[in-house]
Amino acid sequence: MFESKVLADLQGMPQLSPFLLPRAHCADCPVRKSSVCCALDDKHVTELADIMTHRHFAAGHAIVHQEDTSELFAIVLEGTLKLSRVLEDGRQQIVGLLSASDSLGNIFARKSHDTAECVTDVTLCCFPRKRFDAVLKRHPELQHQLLLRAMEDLDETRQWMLALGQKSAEEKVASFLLWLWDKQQYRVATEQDRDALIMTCPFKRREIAEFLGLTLETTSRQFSRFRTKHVIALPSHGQIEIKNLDTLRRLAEQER
Amino acid sequence: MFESKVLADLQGMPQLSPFLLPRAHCADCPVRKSSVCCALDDKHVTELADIMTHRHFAAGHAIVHQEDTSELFAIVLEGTLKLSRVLEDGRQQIVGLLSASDSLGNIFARKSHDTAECVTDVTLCCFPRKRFDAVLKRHPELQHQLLLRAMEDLDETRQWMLALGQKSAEEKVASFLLWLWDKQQYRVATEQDRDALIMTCPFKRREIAEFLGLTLETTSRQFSRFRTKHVIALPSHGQIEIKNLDTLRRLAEQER
DNA sequence: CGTTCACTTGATCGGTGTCAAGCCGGGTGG
DNA sequence: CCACCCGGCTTGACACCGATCAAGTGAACG
Repeated sequence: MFESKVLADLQGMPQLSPFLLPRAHCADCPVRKSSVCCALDDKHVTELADIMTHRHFAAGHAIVHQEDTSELFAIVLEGTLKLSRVLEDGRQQIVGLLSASDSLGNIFARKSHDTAECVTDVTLCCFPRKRFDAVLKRHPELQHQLLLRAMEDLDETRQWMLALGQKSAEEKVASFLLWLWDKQQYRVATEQDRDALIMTCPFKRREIAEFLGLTLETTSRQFSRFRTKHVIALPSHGQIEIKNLDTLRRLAEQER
Repeated sequence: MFESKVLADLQGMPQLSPFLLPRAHCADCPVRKSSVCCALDDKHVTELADIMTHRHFAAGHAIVHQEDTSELFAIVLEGTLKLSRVLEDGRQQIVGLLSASDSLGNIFARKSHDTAECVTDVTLCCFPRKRFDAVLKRHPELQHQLLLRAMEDLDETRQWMLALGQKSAEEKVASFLLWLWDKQQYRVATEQDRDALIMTCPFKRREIAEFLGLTLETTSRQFSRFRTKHVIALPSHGQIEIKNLDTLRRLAEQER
């Protein structure tokens, strides 16, 4: 497919990539204040602007493959990505999910340990690893931001470790729905039904399953059970309506 | 028990703690070159030496509780600790294991999200959070070390996420034994049996189970199966001998 | 209109959890 | 010194959750 071509582009010849977007300015950036570059003021952020390229990737595209040399560091401007690892026999586990303002790529590792794939269409602000590294050396406050976010990621990953190791299928799916809800905060409240919440779920059943350490069938069954219990509704493809947030919270068996 | 007393000591009156060890020097430190403080040269490490205290904790002691305010940052000098999280009903998941040269405590979080308990007797090099923070601000290279290790932790945690979500009980236990082996590198090779490897396992069955997302019984059964298959032997309590490393590797179904 | 892909639903099987009993080694006290 | 206890571990019987295999539905798209 296109993967290797795109990767080559990213490393060597960005000007040739069909996915390369026209040069943008940090002033207009949707994540200027929420991504790691918030550490730099408008004056110093130009050092990043000078080496960045905006790129677009279609849903399903694998941006980085497990075992690739990691030459890319990027900030997510738009869309959702999944990080996953696979076993020799093909079993797959999603180990991280990225959305706007999250960053992608380990600056220190020689090669990536994860595959990064687009769940939706994705726009990235890309930096060549070495040049980003150079800016990092000049600006400890940028490194501080990376550290802050790494600790947050670690914390969130450990929380999913708790879910993966200890929770039942029902609890896992309920936890996932709550996570999705926290992440989106889409609230469509009407007078008569103040707990009606509709959210967009970009993930396929298979992806949710791979995230939760379940099979696609078990995940689907839990969705069905929640629907017949009127805890959720599925108004249309890719939409989930939470009909009863409290029940969902109870089913998720939150940590204290 | 003693937990709250010790914690109070750490925060307010270190000189009164029965666990406080006599003042030590960084020059003699067993992890001077392998822990985060390797970032500082002998001259600057005194800034840390000035605010550090060495402390000893008995096996089983809980140093930090989930929900505690996080006033402690520490480096492990000796022994093994476990980080765990619990659900409301008591189900517990170990989310991290620390040994010599690892560090304990999130400098940025207002409160700890994990419980930290001693698996063995433990010696820590402790710092008050705020004062460590101040040193950190003056020395970006120290922050760099923290970032490096946070990324490594994240990577290792994701690897366990793959195991928790996708591996069978047999594969999990095999993976755990290999991890223990990698960590220790105890090798007792004789002429006739070059693959005989004896290692010390400080963990109880229950702890291994809580780490792998299994029950203690299932874990025990896997140990028994490995023993009857002559993959491992249990020469004495707390000792595990690997009789056949290759088989163990095959059983663990390594990621590629 | 047929194909494809995501999803749902059903039937069955097996792995792992649960409950329970028993074993083993170490420590304590009579 | 032995009897007893206790905690950690092992082993057995059984139930059940979730995986597996398989068929069917529905929507999107050419």
